[in-house]
Amino acid sequence: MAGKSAESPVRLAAETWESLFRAQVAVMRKLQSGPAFRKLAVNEYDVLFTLSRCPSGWLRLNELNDNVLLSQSSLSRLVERLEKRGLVARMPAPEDGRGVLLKLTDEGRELQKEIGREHVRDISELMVPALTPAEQKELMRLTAKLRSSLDQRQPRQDSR
Amino acid sequence: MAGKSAESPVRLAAETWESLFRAQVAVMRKLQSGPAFRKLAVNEYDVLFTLSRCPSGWLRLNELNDNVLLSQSSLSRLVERLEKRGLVARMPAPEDGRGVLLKLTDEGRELQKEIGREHVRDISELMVPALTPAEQKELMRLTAKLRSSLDQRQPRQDSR
DNA sequence: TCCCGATAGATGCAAATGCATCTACATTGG
DNA sequence: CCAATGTAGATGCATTTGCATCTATCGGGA
Repeated sequence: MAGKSAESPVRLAAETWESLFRAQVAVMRKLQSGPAFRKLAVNEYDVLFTLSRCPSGWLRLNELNDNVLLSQSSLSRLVERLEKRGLVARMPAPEDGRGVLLKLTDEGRELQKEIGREHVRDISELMVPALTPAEQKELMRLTAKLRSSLDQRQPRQDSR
Repeated sequence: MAGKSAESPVRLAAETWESLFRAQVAVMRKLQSGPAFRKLAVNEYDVLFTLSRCPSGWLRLNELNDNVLLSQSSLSRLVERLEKRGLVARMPAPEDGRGVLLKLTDEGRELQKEIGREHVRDISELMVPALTPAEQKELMRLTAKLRSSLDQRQPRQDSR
C-alpha cells in the first residue's frame, strides 16, 4: 500500500502551507501595488478596517496586535502615526490603567470606507475569475478552520 | 430566490480573501516566533529555500523577486547581506550583461537544510491537527489554482 | 548602424520595523 | 497590606524596507 505517490503527513502539511503562503504573496503583491493604497499602507488600512468592524467602536491596542503581522512596538508607532494624521483617537482604558482604547475618528472612518470600496473591487477582480463561488466558499471554510484551530492551542506569551 | 443570506460575488470574494489573509498571518506569526528562525529572518530563509529548489542551481535576482513579498531594492540588499554572510554566491549572467545569477554556497545549502527541517516540523505541528489530509489537499488545490490564475493575467510592469 | 525606450540591478536617503528595555499599573500569594 | 511577578504600552537605537533615481545593458525600429 505504500505507493510512490504516498506523501507523508509532514510533507503534505509543508506543501499545503507553501501553496497557501505563495498565494497570499501573489494576491497581496497585486493588491498593494494598486491605486487603492496610495494614501495609506496596507497595514495602516488594516488597522482602520479592524476598528471599523469592532461593534463597540473601541479596541485595545493589545487586541489589534493579534490581527496584524507586526511587533508590538511597530504597532504602537503605527497607531501613533495614524493618530497624528487624525485618523484614530486614543483614550486610556477605563478598567485598566495600563491599557489604551482606540477608535476611528470621522475622518478615519471616511478614509477607511473610501479605500475599502476600491480595495474590495480589486479583490473581486482577482478572486472572481480565479475560483468559482463554491470554491471560494470552500477556501473560506478551510482557512477559517485552520485559523480557529491555531487560536485554541496554547498561544505562548511570545507575540513578536 | 433572493434570500437574505444571498451574498454578492464581490462580498464573497472579499470575505474569502480576508479569511485567507488572516489565516496566513496567524500561521506566519507562530512560525516566525519559533526557534527555527533565530539565525535567519523568514524572508532570508525563503530566498535560500527557493534557491535550493531551483533545478539548475542558479537563479536570476529577477525571478527570485516574484516569490517574495519585497521590493526590488530590498531584495537586492537582502541578497547582499546573504552574500556577506557567505550563504549565497553571485555571478554575472552569461547571456545578459545586466543580470545577476545567484546560487547557494555549501554553507548556505547546509543552513537551509538545517532550518528547513525544523521549519517543516513546526508547520506540520500546526497543520496536522487543524485539517484532515483531504482538507489539506483541497486547500492546496484551491490556493494553487488561485495563484495560477493570477500568473496568467497581465502582470503589469510594477513589481514593488 | 544608431537612437530610443525598456529592463536589471544598485544606491542615497527617509521612513518603518524589531529587539531590548523601561515605566506604570494589575494581580496573586503570603 | 505588601512584595513579587506579570502584562500593556512607549521609547532608544540599530537594522531593514521602500521610493526615487542612477547606471549599464538590451532590443527594436528608422
